[in-house]
Amino acid sequence: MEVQLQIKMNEKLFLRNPVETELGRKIIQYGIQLIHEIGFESFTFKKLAEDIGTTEAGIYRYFENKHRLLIYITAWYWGWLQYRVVFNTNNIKDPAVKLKKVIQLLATTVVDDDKTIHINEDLLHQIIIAEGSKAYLTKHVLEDNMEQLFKPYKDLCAVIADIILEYNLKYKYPRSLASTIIEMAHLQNYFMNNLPSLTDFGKSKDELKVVSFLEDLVFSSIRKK
Amino acid sequence: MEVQLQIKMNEKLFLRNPVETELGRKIIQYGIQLIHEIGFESFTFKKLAEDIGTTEAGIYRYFENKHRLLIYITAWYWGWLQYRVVFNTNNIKDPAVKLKKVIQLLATTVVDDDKTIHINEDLLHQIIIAEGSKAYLTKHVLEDNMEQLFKPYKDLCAVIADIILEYNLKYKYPRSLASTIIEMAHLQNYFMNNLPSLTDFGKSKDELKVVSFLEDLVFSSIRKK
DNA sequence: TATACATAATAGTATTACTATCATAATAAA
DNA sequence: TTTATTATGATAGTAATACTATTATGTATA
Repeated sequence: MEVQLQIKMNEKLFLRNPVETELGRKIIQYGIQLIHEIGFESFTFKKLAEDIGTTEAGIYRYFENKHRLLIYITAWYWGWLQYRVVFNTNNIKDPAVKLKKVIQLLATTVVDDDKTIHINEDLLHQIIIAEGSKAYLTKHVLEDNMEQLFKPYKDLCAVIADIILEYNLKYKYPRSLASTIIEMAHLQNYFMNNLPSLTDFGKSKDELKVVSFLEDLVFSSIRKK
Repeated sequence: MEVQLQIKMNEKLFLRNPVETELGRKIIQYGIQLIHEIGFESFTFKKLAEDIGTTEAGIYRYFENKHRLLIYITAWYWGWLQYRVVFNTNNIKDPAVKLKKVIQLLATTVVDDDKTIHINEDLLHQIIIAEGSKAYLTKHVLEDNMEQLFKPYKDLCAVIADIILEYNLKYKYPRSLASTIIEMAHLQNYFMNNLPSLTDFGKSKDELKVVSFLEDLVFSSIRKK
């Protein structure tokens, strides 16, 4: 049996739903590749159009601008991660085991998921690490947030916060700790590879050390005192 | 007695030293204002030139591009913060007290420092919160880092890591914890004000709660077990 | 067969991110 | 005092970016 994974996206993220057409799927697929390759600042719809073999105007029919495309792919990533968190912690009773699973899912390299054809999850993971925060670090966060564009991120954060509370109902900062885990899983990885003296893993460049750091951080904080 | 604070900047950050001329100082002063006002993406040298009453080409004589200006002002901020950390923890023996001071300096609103005339530290602090990470989240981090452009950030991180080790010599992740404190001091503040459900302080919007969260996080992690 | 629809092809605009040149005023060295 | 040097101003120009608009064409659907 073949299972196909579809993540329902907020309709405000696009002008025309990219998963419904060939060109739309190509925009996502090649968009991820190109952003990964040249970085979000250098990325333009014109270059993407050339890669795909279509025109700039063609891409504008799907996305208002490149920032919306970035929010789209980050939102997709958070939705997918939440699916993986829920799937992989299903039937686990011990919240400590769940939390370790969450940290591992967040901080280690992604293997390409066959359930999604046009999305390369490994590249996407690397984009989230290097460009993810640019989705919300803008002057129009508040408006974007009112349109619920960041809901997948917030939902994931809430899922993790719930596991934290399951572990220790009295812990006072479940959401902040959850967002800290998410952000640091990515940022420590980025620092390790690019600004190694900001971490303790610069030499080995081993992402399992990021996992150890985060586990230590989290479990020290939430253990019952 | 009047004390004037000068922070020595890496010469590679600029083409012509902005502190040495009237126009240069205006570029910094009005640059901070304008980036704060319209955000780094919308910020252009042309708009800045109009604000100052000079020309675009005039500003290009000081900075290669707007990204270099961003690195310049963030580097200045980290240098200034390190000065404040060293100054404020001087003569304190207890590393726990020192660490609390560091967290407070990082996470609470800055009062404009009279020792620097052309820099509004409060605006700068807000720029660091919203735009700071864009200084290093680029495709050319490695080159920029080789030119030592991020040295002030790394130095500050090292200073904090040393205090952590002073508290507990056996703690395994002093640098990663230091960079986590720095980043989270800013990011939790940003989330609190813009994406409140990612934090536990959305309702009160009280930065002292960010301080409490960070203190709890740090001291749980580094206490001797 | 009509028509709705996705895409392609083309053109055009304001703005961005620069570079280059020349003139002029102020300042410092000879 | 003359001569350089330096800082700035004024102006022009270019390639690329970030779009919008229009028209034509092929293809699936009613």
